[in-house]
Amino acid sequence: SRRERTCLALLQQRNTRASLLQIHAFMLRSALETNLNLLTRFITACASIAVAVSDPLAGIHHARRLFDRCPRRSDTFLCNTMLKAHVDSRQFKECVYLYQLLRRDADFVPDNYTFSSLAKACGLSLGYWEGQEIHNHVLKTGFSSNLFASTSLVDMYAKFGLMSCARKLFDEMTERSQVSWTVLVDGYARNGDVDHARKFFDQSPEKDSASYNVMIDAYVKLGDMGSAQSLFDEMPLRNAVSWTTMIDGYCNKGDVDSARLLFDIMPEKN
RNA sequence: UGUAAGCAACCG
Repeated sequence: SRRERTCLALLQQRNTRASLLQIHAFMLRSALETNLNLLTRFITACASIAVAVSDPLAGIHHARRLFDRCPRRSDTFLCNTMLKAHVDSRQFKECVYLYQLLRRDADFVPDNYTFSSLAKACGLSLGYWEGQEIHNHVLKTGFSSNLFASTSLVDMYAKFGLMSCARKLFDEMTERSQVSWTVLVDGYARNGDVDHARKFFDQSPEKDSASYNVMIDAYVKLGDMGSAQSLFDEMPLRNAVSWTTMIDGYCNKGDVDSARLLFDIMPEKN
């Protein structure tokens, strides 16, 4: 409908808490509050607004109220959106708890999207037991061969510091992306094993800036600016993270001149 | 084209 298209256009914009309240009012007036297309986008918008100091959770609370009120709230896309909204708002426990509620709902069917957000929530909150449960559900539901589901499980175990579990899953993957390799490299680096980090970095079939940034940061954290600089020089495309990682490394070594030189010549500053 | 996984510092 025309009003639906208007809402879609409004939700594409960068919104504020105030503009979202207006859009919500417009949706109510137009009887569009249970339109699944609009509702998923609305919830995503709620989770991505700038947080206000007075009420940082206003957006996510608004999103969850709408979700709970929706008659078709067992819709898989809608549920996945709500789970991710909790993760984006750093409400990891709420994410896992919502999943546990949804499992009691016979109409809810989780998919590979569901499990990647859940694994992320467990990884970021170091929720080991919840993570085990999610891993079991991935196995039971047959999504362990999915690229996103398995990569997020590798990342989850890496964040737990369980590199042998991460590595086992990585080895069992039938398909790997740049993200899968980077997650493993970063895991080894953060757990103090630069040698394995470098080994898998070198074996990565393709490397993007995140692959390099992770390996550079591993050297930076060790104070090995020589190795960091070599990789920085050889990488084809440097982004703001690459430059900031190097600058931070030189600053921590007390080499402010090198840091300042990089700062001055970096093409885009954030 | 209604939904998903990786990297720095800053700020809290």
